[in-house]
Amino acid sequence: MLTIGKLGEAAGVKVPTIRYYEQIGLLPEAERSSGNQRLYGRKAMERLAFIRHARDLGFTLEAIRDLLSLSDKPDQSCAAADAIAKAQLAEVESRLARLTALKSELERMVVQCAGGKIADCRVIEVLGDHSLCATDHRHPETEATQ
Amino acid sequence: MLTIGKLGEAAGVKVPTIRYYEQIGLLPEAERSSGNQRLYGRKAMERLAFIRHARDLGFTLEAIRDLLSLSDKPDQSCAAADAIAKAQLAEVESRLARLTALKSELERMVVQCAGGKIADCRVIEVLGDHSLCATDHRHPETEATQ
DNA sequence: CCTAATGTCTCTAGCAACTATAGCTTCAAG
DNA sequence: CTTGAAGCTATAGTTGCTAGAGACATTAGG
Ligand SMILES: [Zn+2]
Ligand SMILES: [Zn+2]
Ligand SMILES: [Zn+2]
Ligand SMILES: [Zn+2]
Repeated sequence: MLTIGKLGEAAGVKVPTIRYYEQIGLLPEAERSSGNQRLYGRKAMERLAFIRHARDLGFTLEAIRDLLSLSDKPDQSCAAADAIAKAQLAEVESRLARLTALKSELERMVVQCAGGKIADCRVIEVLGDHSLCATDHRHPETEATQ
Repeated sequence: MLTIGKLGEAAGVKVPTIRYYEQIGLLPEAERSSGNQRLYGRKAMERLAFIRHARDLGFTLEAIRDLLSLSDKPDQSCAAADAIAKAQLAEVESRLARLTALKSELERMVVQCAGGKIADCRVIEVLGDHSLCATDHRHPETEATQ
């Protein structure tokens, strides 16, 4: 059995984060030692590694909650899990598209500035006027999933 | 003079957001009508448009605060403004790199799943085991969400 | 065995950048 | 003149943690 510190070290998750996951019900309540300290076995370790990896892939805790509960039902169809992954892929693709536009606008700004005074700074000028931009990079709002 | 609603409409910013910007000192306290309602002129409009555009380009409110105070000093060198823009570009590039890795991992997961039961689902399997990933997509130390 | 240094416990508050709600007042149209 | 939209303040909630305070537990060294 691992203490919370060892578990965190093993899984690459900080101790307060583990307690937070327990608090929001993403991890089950841990066993306790005689001195009231949390103790974890292999199952908890695997569950935490799953969460960590999914977080690293950008899934929200809400999506991870669903994925975890699906993974507890091995005989069910995986369609729901695949749908969550596909939604996450779509989300990543849309952020990628937006960030690509942002990058090109920022590059333009930076390159075009001749480095004189604020009054002539292209950075300040472009920030004040989107019509100087080459792309439509505006923030898409009202999105379905995240 | 515009009411807060008209200003928000004109600048593409929600009303509570404008009040929030005032509260945190990003916008100056607005003039008030006899009935205590906020009134805005062209200057406030331009300032809000600047903020909105910079937010759309991913700058933090803290960076925008600095950019605004620089833009109020037209005779100063623009080096500081350019540095902020370059830092933002670097930030965007690093996010882009990470998202690109994420995208390819998610694509792999989704493509490899044959669509059977959870027990055989590649999505669930990969989420539980990073060593099945082709890239190192792990979370770098600090990331601002966006 | 005692002590000091960690580690862990609970609880609360804070971060970014808003968004939502409640319970008012004011304004503009009909 | 009435009604409904828009405005006001103040507070709390969102996401995914992170940082502190103050108390208890465990462990390594002398
Ligand atoms: Zn410049
Ligand atoms: Zn623009
Ligand atoms: Zn599957
Ligand atoms: Zn991985």
